[in-house]
Amino acid sequence: MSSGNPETRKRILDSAWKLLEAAQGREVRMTDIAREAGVSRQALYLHFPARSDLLVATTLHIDEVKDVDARLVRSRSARTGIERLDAFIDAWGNYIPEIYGVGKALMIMGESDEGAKDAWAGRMGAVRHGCHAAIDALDRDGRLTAEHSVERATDILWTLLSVRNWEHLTIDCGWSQSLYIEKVSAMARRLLVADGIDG
Amino acid sequence: MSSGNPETRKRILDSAWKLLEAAQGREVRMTDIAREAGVSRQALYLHFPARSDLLVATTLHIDEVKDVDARLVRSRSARTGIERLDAFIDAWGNYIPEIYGVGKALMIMGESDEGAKDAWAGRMGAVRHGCHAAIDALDRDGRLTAEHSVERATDILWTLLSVRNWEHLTIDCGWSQSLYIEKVSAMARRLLVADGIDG
DNA sequence: CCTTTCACTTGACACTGTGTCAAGTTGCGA
DNA sequence: TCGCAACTTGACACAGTGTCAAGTGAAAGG
Repeated sequence: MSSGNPETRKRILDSAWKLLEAAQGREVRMTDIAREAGVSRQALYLHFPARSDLLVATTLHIDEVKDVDARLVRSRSARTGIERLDAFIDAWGNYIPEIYGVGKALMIMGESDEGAKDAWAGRMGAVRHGCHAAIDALDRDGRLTAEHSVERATDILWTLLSVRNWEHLTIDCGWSQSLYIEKVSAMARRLLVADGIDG
Repeated sequence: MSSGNPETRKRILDSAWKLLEAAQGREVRMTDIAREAGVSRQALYLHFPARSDLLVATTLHIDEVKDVDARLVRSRSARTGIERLDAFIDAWGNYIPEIYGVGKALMIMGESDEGAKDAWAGRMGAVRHGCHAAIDALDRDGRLTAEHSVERATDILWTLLSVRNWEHLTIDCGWSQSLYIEKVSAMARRLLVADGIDG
């Protein structure tokens, strides 16, 4: 998977992270990352076979540093379905801005590169899994609206929580992050929870 | 805006349309469009200064051929706000698959080309305008939910009806076009219309 | 009949960014 | 002192966009 000095590897990942975050995923070239990391452009290819591999490794690096698992503990240990739904939206919704830069770069690459596309689809598949678990919990409590099947409800929550929707609401519509979380939570309840908005 | 024979121009636009629709916006080069139209690659640049201009012209060409205005008549002449909301979702929601190929190409280009980005943003601004009109109509009838202001409600409808969401629900989740329309209409009502789902 | 002009063709080329290749260089451990 | 691992250096292939200059062919007009 990777040859070379682990410290160099980490420097490359940190540089990619920094630049992609600053540029929100756009126009960050291999040359830029190499310069930022203080290594030659070719050193990048010694550590990562292709740009898409570097981007994927960067998302995993961020997951590790930001401890994504710890963020999901509250969601996984929720007692009720509604609690689980809220906790999941809070965890994932607040994680999106942290990985947006790298994610965006991967999304852009995915339009032309099959490897990048699959990698991003894999990450989003994990999010769908989280959505599914929340819907299942809701269903077990008998609080899932009768209007949708579990699969359809999962599709709806997954779509509501997509990075594209976060992008649209915060960047295109100008919503603050806290407004985003508040409104999206309310929308999820309205769309998915039977009878009303009580917790 | 364009020199040269209008018939050649039309042949280029039709070719671009055909290829972009078939490829769903991906990997259609200037060379491919030229070959399909039976002209030289350079002829394209005599008619359109850049690829983004050709893409924008193609969307406008489709609007003309598909008579987008006629599709919106039912929405504009609706008597009630709810009728207007339904008619707008029906009109726009069913128009998305028709422009998806070219729209996708423009969206992809917009990630790196400022001209393409602005052009697409302009088209989407028109959609937002339609959303705003529907929300206004709902508000005048006193049927807009108290939960959101007119602006926020417009943001929500605009996001719900985004091309990205259509893409996510139909392509990634596998929903049929009719299911998409049905579910999105129901979601819009649930999120935006006060007390229930009656028309 | 000759000339001009328009619409297009032909072929070459600059530019950007990714990825590859081959030949160094440097430092460290056996 | 040998040899290897990690990295550097510089050249190059490739794809796709966009530019440039010269050429062709047909039609319009003096």
